[in-house]
Amino acid sequence: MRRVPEKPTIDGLEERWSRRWEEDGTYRFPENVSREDVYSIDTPPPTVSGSLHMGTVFGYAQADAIARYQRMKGKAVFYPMGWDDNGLPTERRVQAYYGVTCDPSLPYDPDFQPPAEPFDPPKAISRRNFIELCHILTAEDEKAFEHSFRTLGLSVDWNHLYTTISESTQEISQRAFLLNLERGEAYAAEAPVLWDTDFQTAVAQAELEDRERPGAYHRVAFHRHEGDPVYIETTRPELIVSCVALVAHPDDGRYQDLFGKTVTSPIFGVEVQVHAHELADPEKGSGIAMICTFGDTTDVTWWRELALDTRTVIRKDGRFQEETPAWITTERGRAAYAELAGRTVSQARTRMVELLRESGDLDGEPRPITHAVKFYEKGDRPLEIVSSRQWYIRNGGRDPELREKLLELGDQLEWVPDFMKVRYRHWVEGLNGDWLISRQRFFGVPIPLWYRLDENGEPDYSDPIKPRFEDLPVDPSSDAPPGYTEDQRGKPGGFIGEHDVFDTWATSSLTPLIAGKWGQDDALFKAVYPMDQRPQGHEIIRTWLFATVLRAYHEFGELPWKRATINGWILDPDRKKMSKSKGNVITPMALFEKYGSDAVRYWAASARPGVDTAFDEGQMKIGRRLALKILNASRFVLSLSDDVSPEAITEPLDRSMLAGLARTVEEATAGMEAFDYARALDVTESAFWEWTDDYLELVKGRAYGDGEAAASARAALQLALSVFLRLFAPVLPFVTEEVWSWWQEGSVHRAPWPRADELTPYAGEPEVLEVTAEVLSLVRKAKSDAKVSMRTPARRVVVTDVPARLEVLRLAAGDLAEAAKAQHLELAEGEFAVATELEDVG
RNA sequence: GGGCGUUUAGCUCAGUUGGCUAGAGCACUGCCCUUACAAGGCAGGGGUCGGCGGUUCGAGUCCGUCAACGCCCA
Repeated sequence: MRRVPEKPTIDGLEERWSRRWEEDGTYRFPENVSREDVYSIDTPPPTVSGSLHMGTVFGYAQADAIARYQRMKGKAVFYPMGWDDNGLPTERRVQAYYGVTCDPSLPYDPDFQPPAEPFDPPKAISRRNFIELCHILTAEDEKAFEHSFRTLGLSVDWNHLYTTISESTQEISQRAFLLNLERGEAYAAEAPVLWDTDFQTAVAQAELEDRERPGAYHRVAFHRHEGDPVYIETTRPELIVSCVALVAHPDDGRYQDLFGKTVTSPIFGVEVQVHAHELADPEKGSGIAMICTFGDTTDVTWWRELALDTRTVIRKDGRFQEETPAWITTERGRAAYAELAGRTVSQARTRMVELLRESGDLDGEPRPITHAVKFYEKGDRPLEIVSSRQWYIRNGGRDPELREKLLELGDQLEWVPDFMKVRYRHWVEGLNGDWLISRQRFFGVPIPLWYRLDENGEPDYSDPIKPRFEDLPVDPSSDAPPGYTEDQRGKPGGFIGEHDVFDTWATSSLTPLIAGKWGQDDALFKAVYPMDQRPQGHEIIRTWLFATVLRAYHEFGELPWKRATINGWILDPDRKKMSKSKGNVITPMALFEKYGSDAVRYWAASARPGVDTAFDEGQMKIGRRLALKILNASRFVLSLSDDVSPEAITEPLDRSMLAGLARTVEEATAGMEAFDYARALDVTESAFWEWTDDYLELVKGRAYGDGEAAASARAALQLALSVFLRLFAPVLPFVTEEVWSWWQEGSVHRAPWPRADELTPYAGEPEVLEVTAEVLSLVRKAKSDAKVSMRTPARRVVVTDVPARLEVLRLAAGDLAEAAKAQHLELAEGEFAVATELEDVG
């Protein structure tokens, strides 16, 4: 039964259809399907802290178009959604939102209530209270995110929603780690690590960011036992106290006599040896450098390779330790250190420069420079390097064989677009250490280990106690290990729990396993893993993509997916990366309301895969107009009559139109098969626009009439509409579903993707429509030039052309005359021209 | 410093393996309230395809080189 609204609108479709899809289970992943009938997608779990970003909408809309295409191709699409809620972003948001800080030394307060207004100044609360706040706030954020994604029209199966802090995720994360540990892929080591003194946590290589910062070279004298001082140049004079050696290039003629000798540091008078090492750059400064523990990553290399002492004074909070280090033996040195104790790095630097100036050890004035300084990507202060015990997963950074294997896997992966592959390769080739996965944070998956305490209460880190797999997930800070009871915690002969948590990436690197319920639902896992597609942004190839490949390789020895589809960035209109700090960020929900979700999706799907794209509301306006056009054209077609069989399609013009449409279907399909939703949309859109401008205008008069000719037009219009709606469905799910519901059973999103052979039995010669439309266009031009209405009758239209084209034109002469409002249409041989004689005006 | 990408109309972008007089939409101009659509339709003006050099009968497309912009990595 046909049900065409009188005044159709695209407003409110999101609300209505997202509810219907949920009720009808339109996107539900079926049970008991076999792997070959499945198309599985490893959806990126967005960080749920604050509001949804336009960049997120962009990537997800593109991935959704592919998911919908695969579904229409008959696949059972496994399209889960996840929320990445554990980790630092949530902690930061909770701190700001409630005005709290976490102090693990405080006891749990069962009566603590989340404040209505943030505490000012911030209130310190226990770890457990803090984690509770994290759960409360993420639950709220997740509700808002789900609503946004539903409004966007993502065809995910919300029954397969996961979060990265849930029990079942923790179970998988801990189990995977314990298996890594058993196989020797995970290990703990005491080593220098990059450390953020504000967040007080270790940071991995993938989270580093170089930032240009002003600094200054200070030329500082170290003293020989006899002879002139030797000058080093340093940007970090405050670290002279941590100096363990000097180093110059082995070929540097200036320092040959110094190698192997010792010099004393200024102010502190500590003796340090001069070494030769090829990493010392003769061009840089004076060519001889001081090695400190630790000023930068090169110091770490020297320290390791030259087997130097460790003389660390900077605490994990970024301040100089209070106690005077034992290696300073002179009275003057000890007095000087007292001036630095307790100070921050930058305060100590200032004081140290004053001391050097007073003692005459500073040669000349500091020379200002700009240099790259390492920061944690989320941090505000330069990273320090501290020595600490951390957990690592082997990632090929120090194992050429593993690295080679991972490079191979990168080559096996199908990359869309292809050039993204090199980013993976370069990252893997550039790895210089194993993956640091432990974080000294609170809201994360706990590392599931305990350590025995000896009779003196000293922990034995060499042989951690592991939980039983059936007990997972565990929290070692509140659960006792197997064979122990809680009252033995912290007691000699008892145990302590590991207090670190996993970095977020250590858990989210398992998303294909988490979504597929690895070890929790074998039938599901078998049906979906390895997955077909990983859609994601290119900025996280080095983190998420690489880490997922790594974990899958460790666990199964193969790739976690067939292909990765990489989407581009959203850029500001001025082509800068869109950022929240600019303050001009428009929220997706506001755009959904203003233009409609289909229009926002249209904008996203207009951008080619992997290409950075300017944020452009103009594109959304066009999308909105397209959606409206679909609605109106559909109303016209469907208000003509009830269903007419395609067998009624006899008129050459109608058959010609279908021939062109068959070609459109082929091109759109080719685009989709290449994961190029943008090309598919482009060919569909231009074909649709021509269809309405030319074909609809040409057959309108005939279709309103009666008889076989009218039936042919109506049948052709309906068939074409059905095809267009299905071609548009992946990008414009709401308007296509709305129109589909006027005359079809079921959802357009479960309808079969159109095939050219639906049309070819009724298709004729493409030239008929092409030539006729060309002539019609020229008649319109004549009327436009004469500044008269298109409805103005033409007394005579004379088309001259070659015989073959006249032959073709004759087949649609009636439609042409009617659309042109031509009283006489004459066809004559000659050079192509269209002469239009209009009625006399007045 | 290395890598990747981008550079086509005022703006946002197409242009598939080299083959038309280089396209679309927005914006702009003119016309039209035509019973699918005025938050519309029709028509029109507008480009030495970043610069230079090369291959070729022929280059927006291939090669070299330079430049600008963006991102990633040192």
